[in-house]
Amino acid sequence: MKTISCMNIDENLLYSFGAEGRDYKKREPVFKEGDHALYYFQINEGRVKLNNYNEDGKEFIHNILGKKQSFGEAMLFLSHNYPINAVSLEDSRIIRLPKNNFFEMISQHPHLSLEMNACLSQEIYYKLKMVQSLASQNPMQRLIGLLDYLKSYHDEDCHHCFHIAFTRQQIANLTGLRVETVIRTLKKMEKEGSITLQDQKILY
DNA sequence: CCATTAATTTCAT
DNA sequence: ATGAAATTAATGG
Repeated sequence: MKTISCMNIDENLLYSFGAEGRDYKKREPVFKEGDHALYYFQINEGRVKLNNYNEDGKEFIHNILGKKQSFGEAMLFLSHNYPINAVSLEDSRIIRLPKNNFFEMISQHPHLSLEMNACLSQEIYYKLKMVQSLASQNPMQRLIGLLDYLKSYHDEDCHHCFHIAFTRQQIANLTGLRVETVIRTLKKMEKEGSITLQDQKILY
């Protein structure tokens, strides 16, 4: 199945509607939980994580986005504040378009509205899949759920050649597992042949 | 090199 | 089986 990458709007179009490129340093927040949604954000360069912290201070990562992907756009359509944080994982360049300009843009370019529907639907679909796998007590089931989710972003489907470009700690925080459990389970999965481990790399 | 960050192992529960 | 702490490996300057 081909995954619609959210959202990748043409940069020049964004700029023509008043968007600005902004540089974020590693670990710099783009927005925080509770902030008002004021912009449409699209990554030009770098990576951004969406996260929360539970009552023990343990991090849960909802997603990690890369080049040409947007985030937080759902909150533009609601009057809610962000329920999550967005933090730059490396030095990144992010294009941001003020909310009003964003709506002006999609009203003048209705096809963007359709694309937005498709992309938000895609997100809901995979959120449901993730919730299913996260509901499992079995660590391997959780990891498989995440790996399938990540691989779905990948166009070509190749056997054991999709590189999971996350650290084990990040994988742990995406699945609610401890890093040791991730390491142990990945090794078990390699023995069973469902993944390949090369150096530190995970190939699925 | 040294400092930082990530991966793995050890050890107790 | 799991997680905190210690150890080892890699990465970056």
